[in-house]
Amino acid sequence: MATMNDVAKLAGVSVSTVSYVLTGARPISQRTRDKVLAAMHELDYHPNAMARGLASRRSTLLGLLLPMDERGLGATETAFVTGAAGAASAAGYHLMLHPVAANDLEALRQLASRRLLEGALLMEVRLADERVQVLRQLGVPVMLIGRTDDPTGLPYVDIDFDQTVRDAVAHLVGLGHRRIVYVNHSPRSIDAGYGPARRTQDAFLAAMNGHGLIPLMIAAEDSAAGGRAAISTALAQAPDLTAVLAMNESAVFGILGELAVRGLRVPDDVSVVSMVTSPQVAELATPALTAMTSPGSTMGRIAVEVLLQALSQGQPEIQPEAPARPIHQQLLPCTLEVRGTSGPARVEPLTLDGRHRPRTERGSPLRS
Amino acid sequence: MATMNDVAKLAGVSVSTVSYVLTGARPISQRTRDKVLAAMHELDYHPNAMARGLASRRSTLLGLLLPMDERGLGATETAFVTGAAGAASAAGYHLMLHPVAANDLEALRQLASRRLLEGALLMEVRLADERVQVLRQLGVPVMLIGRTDDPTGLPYVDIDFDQTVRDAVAHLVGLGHRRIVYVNHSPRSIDAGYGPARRTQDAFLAAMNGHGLIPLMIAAEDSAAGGRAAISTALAQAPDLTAVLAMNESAVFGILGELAVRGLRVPDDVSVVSMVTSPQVAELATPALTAMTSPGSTMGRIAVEVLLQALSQGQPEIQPEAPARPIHQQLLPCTLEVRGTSGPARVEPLTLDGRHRPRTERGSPLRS
DNA sequence: CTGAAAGCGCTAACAA
DNA sequence: TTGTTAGCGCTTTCAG
Repeated sequence: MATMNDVAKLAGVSVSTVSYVLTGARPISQRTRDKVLAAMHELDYHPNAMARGLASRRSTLLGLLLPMDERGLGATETAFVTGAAGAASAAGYHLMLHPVAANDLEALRQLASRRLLEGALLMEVRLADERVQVLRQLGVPVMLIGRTDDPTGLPYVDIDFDQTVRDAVAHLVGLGHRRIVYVNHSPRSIDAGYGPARRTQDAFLAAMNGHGLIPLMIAAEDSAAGGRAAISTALAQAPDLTAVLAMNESAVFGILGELAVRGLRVPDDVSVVSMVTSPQVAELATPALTAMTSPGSTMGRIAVEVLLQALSQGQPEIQPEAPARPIHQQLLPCTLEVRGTSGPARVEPLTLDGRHRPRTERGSPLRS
Repeated sequence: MATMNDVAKLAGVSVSTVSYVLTGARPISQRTRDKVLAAMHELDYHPNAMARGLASRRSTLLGLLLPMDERGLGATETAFVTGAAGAASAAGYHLMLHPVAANDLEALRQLASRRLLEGALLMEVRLADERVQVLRQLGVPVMLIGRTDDPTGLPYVDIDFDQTVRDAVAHLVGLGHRRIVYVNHSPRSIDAGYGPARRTQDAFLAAMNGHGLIPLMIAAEDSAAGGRAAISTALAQAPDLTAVLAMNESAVFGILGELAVRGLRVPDDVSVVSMVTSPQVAELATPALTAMTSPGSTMGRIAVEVLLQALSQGQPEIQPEAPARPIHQQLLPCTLEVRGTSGPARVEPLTLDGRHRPRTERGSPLRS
């Protein structure tokens, strides 16, 4: 592999000139630049990232701190990751995947102390998240995906749960629904300080109150079985319910399944709206899910751009009286996409056991 | 940040001694080691990854080359990624995400030439994949996830599609199914040299022939709509079909949906087996999908371990007559998990239009 | 078992 | 506009 020295020699200039041609950190005459570029081309020169990193203290590496806790990556998280990776690539940066348990602060400290990563993206931020302090203390700029309880002074991008819930509830209320049950994440998640669970819960209460309606909430395990159990409970508690709003991508499918088993039609008998859901997943259901589409990929892109922004103005101590751009804190709402699982509220009551007349219009009983 | 020099000074030894304590590359007396460790602890010393990388030419960075082409990451790919990241972490390595289009060789060359990555994992390997040559040429060890047409001399880990298809078909045949349709990926995928599509196709033909059965195959778009279209076509072409074997996680849900809409019961009227599917996804369906469970996370782990293996014996030119471990080529079958969508073949024919008697046993027509 | 010292390939003062 | 040069922090011969 040719080094910068080789290039300098061949071009008849000094190494610093070659370096400056590459970094653009100082003006180079066209003539010189051409010579250098020609030499680089001839030698098939490529800068050595490690050497550059050591000398400049910039690794062009961003750490993506994954939770790796329980529910693995869902479609939304995956979209986030690919969005972030794409944005990093576009900026000449690279994304490193770090499966670090949220409570393994020591591993995180190790990682950050190696000076490998210039900045870090924290996924699955919890309301009280110690990782933030650890990284800050080590001088690693962070960007939160989600936010802590009190995110003062911390840059973040998160889903606007308030807005999202409000829009979802408004959609249902607009369709005439009055009795709406909210199926949330598990009690365990809520207790663990899982922001989305807590925030949507509060938002749901507020939204329902705003409409003068009585909120009903049920915590479900993050699984199809959890969804089935939740809807069963819901029907028992509120036989008059006409709509379900569900966080928790996995549970939704259980809800749909259980409704079908009980002979309840969606959306004729019960409407279902899924929160924070990717279109791909929404399309898997039949009919396709009316859902609040999560801005996964967009959030990933924004997160990286903001972090790079911060890095670029953190490093060079140019302009002592720099206008110190305000900390970036942004909420993105999920957008309602009406598909096949939401419709006008039914007016007739269901039978007592939560079952209902099956559809008989389709197919014909021709089997022998 | 304390440097190795600081540690050496405090411990009263030379920097090389400190280095050797860290790397273990040469024996150090217990006394000296203790002094050094104490000093490191006192100074809260952490080695600088860039400096180490520059000096040793080992970055502890592995590149994960994602396709980023069309269908984003599915559950199986995601499991693979997290499995790989976990294995890398465990070995003190890091995984870098590189969204490089499979045909953007120039970008790949750039990336590999920077000497940032020690090795690369190629995902979504195509039957003819130029990325392999590019990387080899640049001296970057590769590990394939999937395999090219002729993988001679290339280390890989891939799904054993032959075995998987054989097992799936055997399961269905064992249940009495004779008329089985295989719903594959899109014609576009097949033409593009997408290995899984081609290999399962061949395997299906062979398996059906082996049972003396007539194979029927349909290419479907990777979406629920594609699945719906495929099953419609299938029912038109073969009204006597009793089972569907489906590649293509998205299409499966369309198939199930369309069957339900037509009043066909699963598995009573038609059995459905999903190929290369993650348990999480299988559980979303109601009833849960009988599926060939993909070894996503395991493959990820193996891929990393094999690559690290190769790195460790590629670098040190110790033992000139090293036994040159054979190239690692491994196929992992998906394992059958029988859930709710497969059952004994029905004996009565369906109606001509592919519809069937709906279930009337459930629920009761109590609605006014 | 340990030390001294020469780099690894590049950046960024400092100097001209 | 360009060159000189001192590191960046660590690994790894080469000596002892």
